[in-house]
Parts: sequence; structure tokens; C-alpha cells
Amino acid sequence: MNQKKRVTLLDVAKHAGVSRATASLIVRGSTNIAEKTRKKVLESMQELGYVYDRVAANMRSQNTSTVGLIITDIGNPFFSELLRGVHNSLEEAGYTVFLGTTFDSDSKQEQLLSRMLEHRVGGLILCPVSDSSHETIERIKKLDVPLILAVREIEDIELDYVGIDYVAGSHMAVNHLIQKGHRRIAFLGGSSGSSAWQKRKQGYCNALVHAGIEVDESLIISSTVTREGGVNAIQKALHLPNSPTAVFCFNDLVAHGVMLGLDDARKKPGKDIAVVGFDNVPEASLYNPPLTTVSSFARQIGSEAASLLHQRIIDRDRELQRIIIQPELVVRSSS
Amino acid sequence: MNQKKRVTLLDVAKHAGVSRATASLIVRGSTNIAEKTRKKVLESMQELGYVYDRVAANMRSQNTSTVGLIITDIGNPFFSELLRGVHNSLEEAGYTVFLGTTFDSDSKQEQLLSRMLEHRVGGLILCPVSDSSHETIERIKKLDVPLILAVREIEDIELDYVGIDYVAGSHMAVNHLIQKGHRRIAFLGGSSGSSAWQKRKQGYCNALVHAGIEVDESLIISSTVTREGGVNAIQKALHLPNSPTAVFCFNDLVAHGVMLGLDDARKKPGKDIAVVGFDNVPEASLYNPPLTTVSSFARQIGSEAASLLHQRIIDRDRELQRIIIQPELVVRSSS
DNA sequence: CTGAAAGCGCTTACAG
DNA sequence: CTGAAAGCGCTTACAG
Repeated sequence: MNQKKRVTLLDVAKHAGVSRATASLIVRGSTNIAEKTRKKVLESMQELGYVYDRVAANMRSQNTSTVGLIITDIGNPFFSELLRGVHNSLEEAGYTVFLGTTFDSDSKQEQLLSRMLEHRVGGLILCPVSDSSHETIERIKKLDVPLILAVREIEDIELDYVGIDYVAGSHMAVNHLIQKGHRRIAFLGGSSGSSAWQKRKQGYCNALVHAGIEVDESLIISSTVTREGGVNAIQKALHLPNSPTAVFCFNDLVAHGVMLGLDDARKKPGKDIAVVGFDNVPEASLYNPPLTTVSSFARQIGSEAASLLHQRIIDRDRELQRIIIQPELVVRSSS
Repeated sequence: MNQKKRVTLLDVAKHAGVSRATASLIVRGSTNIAEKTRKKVLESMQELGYVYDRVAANMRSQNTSTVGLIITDIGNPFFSELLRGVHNSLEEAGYTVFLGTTFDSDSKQEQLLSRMLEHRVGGLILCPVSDSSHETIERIKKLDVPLILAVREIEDIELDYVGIDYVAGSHMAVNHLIQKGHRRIAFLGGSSGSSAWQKRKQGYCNALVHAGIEVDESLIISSTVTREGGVNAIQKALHLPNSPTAVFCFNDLVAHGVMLGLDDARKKPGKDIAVVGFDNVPEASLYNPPLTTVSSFARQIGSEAASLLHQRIIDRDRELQRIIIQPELVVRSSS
């Protein structure tokens, strides 16, 4: 181990011939210091290779300059867009961010929450897993750290929340398919435990019922929220005795998988079967064919969540905020 | 502020009727403790809502359980794949990870490096920006924190590195276009400062020269590494007096932009003009048309980087490692 | 197992 | 500006 000993503020102070208190003031950017002294100290820091120990400082002053962000899966472009939105605002505001991914596993979520709390994060943005356990929920309730929920809500928990109106979005999507003359419309993919799924299902059912079409439960096939999930779901759908002429997918990632599956089955999306997604990820316009989808403004959700967190950290007692973004249908040639 | 006072280990110890030392041992999972005592202490923790302060513990024991990961842009699926690779291994190993994105800005990179060091990270994985300033380079050299370079190298710096053989990859891609009968092949996108760009250019030139085709500098058009960059680059290329019949793109993201630009110009990729990308992001197979590209195994780069970092943290004096992954050409219908 | 003490690298508060 | 002291929440080392 060729570890050099860490240079401390006291080392710097001695080297510059000032007191530790003065050095501390300078490192924190105080203005009431003679320019000459400040310069001398800054030079000593340079020379000694001093690195400010923010961890020690935060501990002493009971501050924190980190926040945690827990998402489901970075492989889903929806979350990478959300991450961009969050990250920009948060880094701007001077936070250093811990990132964790749950892959929709409750135990992973537990573990990440624990770790981040043990690291004394100043706040958390959580995109909860589909089936948060009772323990997790109880725990979150007791948390005295600012926490913002994004994308999915958790029942019985009153927290700041940013999401979109899934019911309205799904309604739009399915209604669009109905307008195009479809009657047998499948709802594919997504894990049935999540609020995001349930709301989409609700929008799906609403649209059907509204058009006088009976809901056929066999056309509702859940899956993991991955491309693979989409492939599996469409395969099941195609093997149905009375297979659908159109599919509404849980999200674009699943839609991507559905298209891959259709490809395998030698069916052309948009011709043999209509496909609609959800999210409008940046890639959707370049899918083959370009995907009709519902825009869920992931980046905006991210930046709203960041700003909610920031405000909640500043003022713990402010009123609870619920921000629901309105989705938009984007029609392309897959439907 | 409705902040409860933090419960400390001493509070727990008192509550359980043991000494602080004992409580400390238990919280760290020591085995030489009577089962009865351990149980009592764990119950007290539960009851009081104790949260282990890993920050204080790390400070005292001069440990660290965090690592930093600095990438260019999460919007690029290449990096989200890489992130997945890194993240899995690192979280597995018990680290909590700080994420930073530079958007290829040197000052952002500086800032992120500073912040992470101030947070006492135990190690760093850095995907350096295209033009790291001299200061940054000097600084990195002096760092006594384990640091792994990924994706791009920095001249004059001897560090563990994981990347792929860009020269070979580009050579494959361009050679493929030559085999298809193309003579006027453009190289579009990417920032000319980066080693990744220069190596791709080298592979591009090698392939041309090898086939007896003269390199036409006007066909080499750099850009930002974004979809927008790709759109701009193809527009410039199409306005050339003698426009290309095929384009080799810096990466799939740029290729995506190029295809969007071709769309605007009413040209069909794969028919009117051949397009080849680089990276083989998961979406590439679903582009319209499916994109011929060179696979750069982003996820593998990520997991290799994580494992290098882990090993470097364990043994500072081990030999430098350079891992160069061999790319593979994936032919689809865009060429 | 206990108990008392010292220390990680800072900030805070205060008398001068 | 200085100097000395106390403290953030832990771990470490040691005598008992």
C-alpha cells in the first residue's frame, strides 16, 4: 500500500502560518478574510495537494450534500431520460447523487434504501418497485428524510409525487385503435402489481367499454418490463384462438419486444397488426415501422421530481405536492 | 423543522443495557457475541429506529464504501448499457455508487472529479471527455485514488484501461461498405478531439487506402455525439458537390440522427445510401431499416471496468491492466 | 463482555 | 484574525 497520508486542514494552516479556524473559513469561501491571507492559504493547499473532506465537514455541521436516486432499470430509455432530467437539476444544485437500480426487486429496493440512508443522504427520489412489501412501506412512512415518489405511487403513502395521467394516456391510445376500426385489442406487458399497470389497464378498459366493446381478459397479458417480456407476451397473444388485430403495449420497451416477436412470426407491425406503445422514447420514431405511442415526458418528470426534492429539503413542512403530467398521443405508422 | 434527533449507537447500547463497544461489534456483525445479547441489541435498534451511520464509521476506520462513475451521457444507449454492466458488479460488491455525467465538458468533468474526491470515494471509473485539459490530466496523475479509464484513453497517462479496438472495428465497417461496391464513403459525426474518434478515423483511412481509394477529407465531417449531430452531419454531406453513396457513422446514436436527416431529405437508408453505425445498441435491430453496425459490447466493457476497479482497490500495486475487446460486425439491411 | 479514553477531519463558539 | 476546546457518530485498543 503506497497510500500517502491525507493532508488535513491543520496541515494546510500550519504550512500557511495561519490558524485552523482561518483555514476553515477560507475553504468554505468566507468573504471576511484579507485577500493576502486567503491567497497564502490557497497556495498552501495547492502545494500540499489538499482535498477538502466534505464527509467530515458534513458530519460535524450535520449537513449533507448527497441525494439518492432509485430507479428500476437504466436499460429502459424511459428511465435514462428521467435520469437526465433529475441529474441535471440536482447536479446544478450542488448535490452529488447516488444512483441505485432495483430491477423491480423489492429486496434490492430495501437494500438500496438502507445503504443510502446509512450514507446520510439529504433526500431521495424513489421510483418504487411494482410490489413494495409492507415492511418497505412502513419503513418509508417512518423515514425522516425527504422523499419524493416518481412514476409510480404507493398506496397509503402520502408523499410528494410526480407522474403522468396513465389512465388518460391509455385511454387515448386504445381509443385511437378503436377509431382505426379495431375491436380485438390486446393489452400486453407490464407487471400487474404496479399502480402504473393498473391505471393503464383502467384506461384500456374504459376506452373499450365506452365504445361498447366487451373486455376479454384473455387479451390482457402481463410480463416483465423488458424487450424479452414483450416478445413473450406477443407470442402468447398470437397463439390465442381468436388473436388480436391490434395491441396496446405497457411501454415502448415492451412494444419493441412485441415488434421483434412479430418479426419472428413473419407479421408486419402496422400492416398485419397495429401496435401502440407508451412513453415516446427518443428511439420510437426510428423503430421499424415508426411507433405510434403516448408521450409520457420522462425528462420532465425527472426535472420536476428534482425540483420537488430540492424544495422539500429546504422546507420540510410545506404542503404535499402532486404533479400529474398530461400525456400526448403521437401517431406514427405502426398503427 | 420537525427533525427528530438522530439515534446513536450509544442510545441503542443504553437502551439494551450493554456497552457501546458491544453494540458496535454487533452492528458490524461480529460472531463472538452471545446470541442473547445480540438479540437484545437488535431489538433495541428496531425499537429506537436506529440507522447505522456508515459515514461516521468509515471516517473513523479510514474505510470507504463508495465509488464514483463518470460517464459522458446517459442519453446514449451505449452508456446506459455500460452503466448496467458497471452497476451490477459494483452494487454486488457492496459499493454504493455516485454517478456523474459530463456531457463531454471538461469543466464538468473537473467539477465531478473534485466532488467525488471530496466525498472520499474509494475508487473511480472515468470515461474521460474528448479533450481533457492539461490540468485535469496532471491532476489525475497525482491522484492517490484507484482510477480506471474506460472507453477512451488519455494520452500520457498510465492507468488501467478497458476499451475496444476501434481501429479494427472501423476497418471492418468500412471494408464491408467497400465490398458492397461503394467508393465514396463518408465518415460522419463524433468530436475530432477524442481518441475514440481518431482511432475510428484511422480504421476508416486504413480500409480505404488498403482498397486503393484516396481519402477525401471533405467526406470526414465531425459533430457532437448526439442525434442532432448526426442530422447536421448528413445534411452537410448531402450538400457536397460529389455526395457520398455510403456513410460510416461515429456511433449508433449519430447513425440514428443520420437516418432522421435522410428521412427529411426523402432518401432511403439502405437503398439510396448505405449507413453503418458503431456500438450495436439494443435498439439498432429495430431501426428503420435495421442498422448495420459494429458491436462494441458496452455492457461487457462496464463489467470489466468494475472488476478492474475492484481488484485495483484491493491491491494498489498490481500490474497495470489493459483490456481491449474485439468488436464484431453485425450486418443488417441499412447497407 | 465492560468502561473509559483517544481519534478520524472537520466546524462551532468564544474569549482575546 | 488566533487559539484552545468541544463535538459530529462512530471504531480502536486496552485494561479489567
